[in-house]
Order: sequence, then C-alpha cells, then structure tokens
Amino acid sequence: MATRRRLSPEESRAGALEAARNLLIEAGPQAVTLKAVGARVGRTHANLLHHFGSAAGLQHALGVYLAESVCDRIAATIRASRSGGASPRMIVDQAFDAFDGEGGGALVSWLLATGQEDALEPFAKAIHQMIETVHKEELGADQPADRDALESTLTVVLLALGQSLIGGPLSSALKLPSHTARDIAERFVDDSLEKVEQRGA
Amino acid sequence: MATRRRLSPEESRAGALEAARNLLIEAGPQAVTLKAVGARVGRTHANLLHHFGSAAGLQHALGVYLAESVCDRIAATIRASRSGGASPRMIVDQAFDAFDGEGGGALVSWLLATGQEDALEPFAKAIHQMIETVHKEELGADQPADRDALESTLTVVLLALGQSLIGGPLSSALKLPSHTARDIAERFVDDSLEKVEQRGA
DNA sequence: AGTAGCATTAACAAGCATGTCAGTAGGAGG
DNA sequence: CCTCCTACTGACATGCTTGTTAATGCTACT
Repeated sequence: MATRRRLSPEESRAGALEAARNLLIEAGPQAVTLKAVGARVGRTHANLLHHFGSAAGLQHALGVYLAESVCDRIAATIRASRSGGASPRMIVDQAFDAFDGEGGGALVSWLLATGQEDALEPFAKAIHQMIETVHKEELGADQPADRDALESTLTVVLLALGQSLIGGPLSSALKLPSHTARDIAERFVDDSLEKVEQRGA
Repeated sequence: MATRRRLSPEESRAGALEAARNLLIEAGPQAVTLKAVGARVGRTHANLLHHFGSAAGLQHALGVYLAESVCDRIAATIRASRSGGASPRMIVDQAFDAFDGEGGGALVSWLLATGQEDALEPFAKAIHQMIETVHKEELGADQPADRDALESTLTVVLLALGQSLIGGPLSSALKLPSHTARDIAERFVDDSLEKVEQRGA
C-alpha cells in the first residue's frame, strides 16, 4: 500500500466538508454518513470522528459550511451589481442558482431531516446579515434595510427554496415553463425597486 | 395482559398512517421507523410489515396519504368560497395552514430525505388536478385554468412550502412579523384576480 | 360449536451507523 | 538522527432498523 499522506486538520476538515456537500446534493441526506464521507476522501470513518468529534459535529460543521457558501455566492453577485456588472435580475438568478445547485435546498432538507431545526436560525441570520451589509455598502447609508428590501428578500428566498425542492415537478405538472418561479421573483423585485424609486423621487 | 383487539386491515392501515403523520410532523423524517410507528398504535413492527409489505411500502402509502390530505383541505376551502363562504385570502390562509400544520412541508422534506423525489410528481399532479377541478366548478367553463391562475397557484404553493420549512427562523431573523409571507401571497393573489377582472371587463 | 382465515406476535438474523480504544506511523523540531 | 506529537487506522462493541418465519389466537362464517 502506498504511504498515506498526513493532512493538516484544516485540510482534512475542508476536504471532508466538500465531499459531504457533494454527497448531500447527489444522494440526499440519508447518504451523508461517516463511512460514505470517509470513503470519498480516502479515509476511514474513525478519522472523521477524530476531526469532528461526533457525527453531530460533522452535521453541524456541514450546516455552517453550506450556509456560508450559499450566502457568499449571493453576496458576491450583489456586490458586483454595485459596479454596474449585475442587474437585479441577475441577483435573483444567483439566489435561485445558489439554492438549486450550491446546496441551499439540500441544506434545508438536511437540517430538517436530521431534526436540527434550531440550526436554521444561524442560516437565517446569515441571510439577514448579508442583506444588511450589502444594503449599507450599496447606499453608503447607516440606516438598516427598509421593510421593502426585507420583504423582497423573504420572498426571493422562499421562492428559491421552494423552487429548488419541488419546483421541477410542480411547474411541470402545472404545465408552466420551469423558469416561471424565477420570472415571478424577478417581477416582484422589479416592482419593489420601482416603488422605492417613486418614493425616493 | 389485556386481550388485544383484532383490527381490520383498513383500520390498521389508517391508524398507522395517522400515527406516522403525527410522528413525522413532531419529530421529523428520521423518527418515522417501523418500530416507532408500531409503538404509537400499540402494535409491533412486524405487524406494520404485514400490512404494508415493507418499510418502503409504508413510506409510499404515507406520501399518498399526506398528499391527499393536504389537497383535500385546500380544495374544501376553495369550494366553500364558491358559495361566498370563503374569500381568496382565506384560501391562501388554508394553503399555508395545510403546509404548516397538516404535514405538507413535512411531506416534502420526508420525500426528499428518503430519496424518493419521483414521489413528488404525483403530489404536484394532485395540486394541478385540484386547481383544474375547482377552476371548472367555479367558472362553469370547460376551458382549462388560465396562465395567471396557474402562476398564482405556483407562487402560493412555493411560498407556503418555504414558509413551513424556514419561515419561522427566517422572518424572525429579518425582523419581519411571522405572517409576512402570508400577506405577500395574499397580495399576489389579489393583484392577480384584479388583473383578471380588468381583462374580463 | 367448530373451523378456516388471517391479524398478530416473539424470536431470530443480517446489515449498518456511531462510537471507543489501543496501537501505528508520518513529519516537524531538537 | 532521535523524539515527540498527533493524524490515522483496524478491531471491536453497541444499538437500531429492516426483514423472515413459525406459531398463536381472535373472529367471522357455517
């Protein structure tokens, strides 16, 4: 057997979390076991126990990792819009993509499946944090995001989540194109921005 | 030990499904095991195997049961609105309640967690069926539901689902009242109905 | 009452996920 | 080169879930 390389704890954890995320997205919450994740990174399940303390430790770390990952992706796009590189539509698109492909939907169903619903709170707070930060950067203002912005955020997130979970089968059953939910969310954001501008003028 | 009553297959199945649903709502998908469900109805896990054939059989039956349950509840309210007993707002409310308390959200996370995503399709079709039926009853028309009605349905369902899954923590983190998603959905439906009336006039 | 059918169960078995522990070995620092 | 730290592993243990099977005993039907 070839000599095994010895990784730093950080490398091990990062690799394991990435593997766990892919496993989660590909095969669902049930598939994320110590053994399966270990196999993906070429280690034993005892190794994961060593690094994460327990299965629950891995679950928690994965939750944090996914939440950050999803928020980062959305926040990056919002920041890009500041320099004129991204329209509101693109932001909504990114939000949908983040839930759909980055593991946002998977994260939620994972947390719900493992019964750690309290872990949703940090995720929700991360979203709020993101909105507040971006809002201040955007306006250069010190005031918190207004109610319309918050409601838009809520709407987009809920629609994106729902879309990532049952959007495919549902829009197909209703005989609507699969991008319908995206369109609705974009329309909603457009209307909201319009209202803000009118009020500002 | 008191003599055990002997139930008909229908009674057994119905009782088991009801117990499974409560278990699912209260403790999440992981908690729905043959042993746990059996304990709730005062039978052994072998008994459930006898009635449902396998664990997968119970899962499938539970999926069908929940889908019907949720759709029935919403459809009943829509029908009531025909006789003037229910407003559009109440219909939206019922949809949210159905997802929140009746197990709609739990159903989806259950199906996703157990990896039977194909079971979402019948659920989605049941929703479509419901809309088409109600639409024809409502208008007395033979034509299928128009696009606006379908889009409203999609929006309400996605929002209700999202709300039932992460609505609590999310609206709390955004410092919005917990009924915000409901309000948004109701506004959306109101606008949609208004548009239809204008076009009809 | 007697009997046949089937709901029900206990006992058993296999598989899997989590967790413990003692020991091995890689790699950095002396 | 030697030593210490610790990443890493294999073996073992436990408990849970699903599944099989043979036997038991209600209950409906004759």
